[in-house]
Order: sequence, then structure tokens, then C-alpha cells
Amino acid sequence: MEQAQLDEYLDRFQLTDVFAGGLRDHLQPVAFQAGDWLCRQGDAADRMYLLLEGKLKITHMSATGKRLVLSFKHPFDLVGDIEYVRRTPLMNTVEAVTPVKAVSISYTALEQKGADNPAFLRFLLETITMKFELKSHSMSFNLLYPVEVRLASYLLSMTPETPTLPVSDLVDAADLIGTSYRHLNRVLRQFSQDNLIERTNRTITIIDREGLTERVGESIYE
Amino acid sequence: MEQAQLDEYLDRFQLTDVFAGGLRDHLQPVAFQAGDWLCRQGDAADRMYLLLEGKLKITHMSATGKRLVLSFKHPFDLVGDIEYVRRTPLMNTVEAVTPVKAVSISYTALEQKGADNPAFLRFLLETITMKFELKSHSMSFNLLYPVEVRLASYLLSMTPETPTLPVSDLVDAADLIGTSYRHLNRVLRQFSQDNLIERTNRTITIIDREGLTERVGESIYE
DNA sequence: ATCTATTCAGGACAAATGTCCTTTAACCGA
DNA sequence: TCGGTTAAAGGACATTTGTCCTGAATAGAT
Repeated sequence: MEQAQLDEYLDRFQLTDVFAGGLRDHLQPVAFQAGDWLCRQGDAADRMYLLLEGKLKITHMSATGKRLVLSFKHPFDLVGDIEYVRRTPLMNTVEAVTPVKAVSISYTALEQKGADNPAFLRFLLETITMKFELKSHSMSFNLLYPVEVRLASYLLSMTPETPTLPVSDLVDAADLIGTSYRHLNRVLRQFSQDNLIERTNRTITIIDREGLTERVGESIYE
Repeated sequence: MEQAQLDEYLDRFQLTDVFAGGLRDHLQPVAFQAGDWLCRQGDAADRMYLLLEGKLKITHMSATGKRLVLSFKHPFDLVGDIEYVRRTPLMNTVEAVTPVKAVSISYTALEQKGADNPAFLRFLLETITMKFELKSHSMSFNLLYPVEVRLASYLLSMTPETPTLPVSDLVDAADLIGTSYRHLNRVLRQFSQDNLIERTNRTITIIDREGLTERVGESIYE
């Protein structure tokens, strides 16, 4: 990526101040292809990523071998920020879902140029606090509502522009809302019978957003 | 509370630097009795609390009227820190479970004396990041394990020194692990039959910590 | 001590969800 | 085109969990 283009990004999203004070020079552009891993759960963490383009999937494997999809990340989300603050190994695996552009910055650089930089610290605070609220919300949501509601919410949030979804995403969906693939199918079948969605060859199509919205009330998976 | 005593607290827990730069003068000692509310969900937030002694309960009421116990707070946890960063109304209700001593500091003071104070910002970052990890952990735990495991974990974490628990805590327990009171009773009955606990008059007594630990594997409710 | 109001435990049944396995449908190479 | 191979869907059944209601236990007032 061109330096000029990176500067434009930073400017457009008001991040120029955040990376002032010498941090800017340590930003390294990186690109990934769909399917690439940015990092793996358990690895030692040594750098933070700022996502510029594309979509990331954050997954976690439990001690008992069950996989959980924790979230999807979109442009200007941070990855590795929590680990930087806590100095812990990576909790999660991060995979590119689409082609991805990002910048990375080493923890060393952050320590040297960021630890006393209020603008940068406030940026971290705001980002992490937002993550906290999001997680808090989805935790309540998961405890409070049955799979039907969670799935409807998922379907709505994953199809903001095009109303279709490849069936292969369903296994992620199950791991995201914390249910079994079997049960997911059961609920999808119900949605289908209620004419909320349509299953054709290898895609799910939303045909009644209103109806799905009714079944949710609140949305979470942004 | 004496100023000297407060200073001793701050010193003992290495918080003197955190509240340097003029923040220290804005710390106001406050005390609450068991059952008092520090603040209510939906209120406008205007101050942050640092808990010094006692125990707080954080609860949330959902749109559909279901109550959720989100966590318990112990000395040196912060309350209102997230709301300070995000500038949002209070998400949760905070209640004193025991007699409580705390210090409060107004958002106004934080803005004026804290926003450019790296030590204070780093303190916020560490605290909030820890909260995030805790929440992240409990969310995975809730999605991954059945009520039996969650309840065993709860029982262990709530009885670190004395092995008993008043029955009145059970309704909070149900709201904390996200199940019904009825089902909680069912599982407790099972524990009782397996000689893991004993129910006498109005208390639950842990009689086999090992056995309970076996049913958990990981602990969460700290 | 007795009555009563309140709190707590548990029975009965229904609904939600998980596990295991079979069937169906899509895809691919020859 | 065909057969085989793989991925997705669904059947059958068990388990977990929720809802509603009843009955037992307890504390407090008289």
C-alpha cells in the first residue's frame, strides 16, 4: 500500500492524531487473502492490527474442543489490543474472511511511543470499551433469548445489502450463536415454512425482513 | 473516612500515581449500607466509584422484564468507568450487598484532570481490559456448558472461605447463570443426592469441593 | 402455642436443544 | 452420462430447561 493512501485512510477516519508522536512511522501495511490466518490462539502476541478493508473472523477453541465464533471484525476495528494491554498470549484465532488490508504495529513500538500518548490511550480506551459493551450485550442476548431469536438477528445482520447468504456460513452461524448445526437447521426449516426465508441450491435468501425483525426486537451481531 | 486512611488505601494498592495530577483532591469518600443502591439503570451517569471495602452486585433488567445478574464487584473494582468513556446512560443497577466503603469522583473532574494523564488512562485501560476478558470468559462459559457446570462453578466461587451460602442467594445465582429458579433447584437436588452439598434450614453447605471442582474444569465467577 | 402470610421446594408437563445416525442432494472425475 | 464421493438436511430419540402450579416449611404476629 502506498504511504499516501495510508495517510488518506488515517485522515479520513480521524486517526492522524491517534498515531501522532512517532507511532505513524511504525505502521506497516499488510494484506491477507481470504482464508489466511492473521494469528492463532495460544501464539505469543507481538503486534496489533488495525483493519482497513475486508472482514475478519474471531474464533476460539475451548478446552473441550468445541469451537466458538466470537465475532466478526470490520474496518477500523483493532485486533490484539486487549492482549497488548494485558500482556497475555493470544486468546483467539483470527482469520480473513475476505481479502483484507490492514496495518500492523509492534508492541515494542506501542510501548515506546504510545504508553505516554494520551490521544492513543484514549483511542484504545474507546475501542476496548465499545468491544466491552458489544460483548456485554451479546452475552445478555444469548442468555435471555432462544435460538430462534438469535438466529433471526444473525440473519438480519449478515445481510445488510444483499439478501442472500451461502449455506457454508451456517456452521459459523451455529458456533456464533452457540447452538448445534442440527438445531440451526430445525429453526431454518421453521423460518422457511413461515415464508421468512427461502433455501435454494446453496444459499439462504431473506424474503421477509419485516417478519424476521418482528422475531428479534433487538439486534446484536453487528 | 479520614483522609489519612484514604491515602493509606491508595498507597497500599499502588494507586497514588494513578490519581496524581490533581485527581486525588476530587476523591470523595462515600459509604453505603447493605441493600442501598449506588445507581440505577437508565440514570444519567455523572460519577465513577472506586470500591474500597465490601461487595457490590451489578444487575440489568432486560426490555422483556427479565433480570440478569451481571457480576459482583470486589475492592478496587471500578463502577461507572465504561459509562465515563462512552458517555452513555447507566446500563446497569448497582447495589451494595454488604456494607460498602468507596470513593467517588465526578466525570467533570476526570475530564479536567484525567483525560491527559497517562497513568490514569492506563489504569482505566487495565481495569476495563480485565473486565472485558472476564466477560468474554463467562460468555464462552455460558454458551459452552450446561447449568450443572455453571452452578458448580458459582458455588465454588461464592464460598472461598466459609463453605456455606444462604438460600436467599439462589435467586441471584439463577439470574447470574441465566437459568430459572426452578431448574436451579433441580440441579441442587442432584448435587445433594450426590453428596456434594447439603441443604439445612436456610443454607447450602459445600461438603465435597473436590467433587464440585471435577464437574467444572474451569472457573469463572470470580 | 396457634394461625397466617410468605418463602421455598418440588411435581407434572411442555418446549427447546443436543446427539447420533440415515437419507438426500450436490459435485466431481472418468 | 454414470458412479462414487462428499456435504447438507432431516428423522428419531434423549436430555436439558422452562412454565405453571401445588404443597411443605418457616417466620412473625397475636
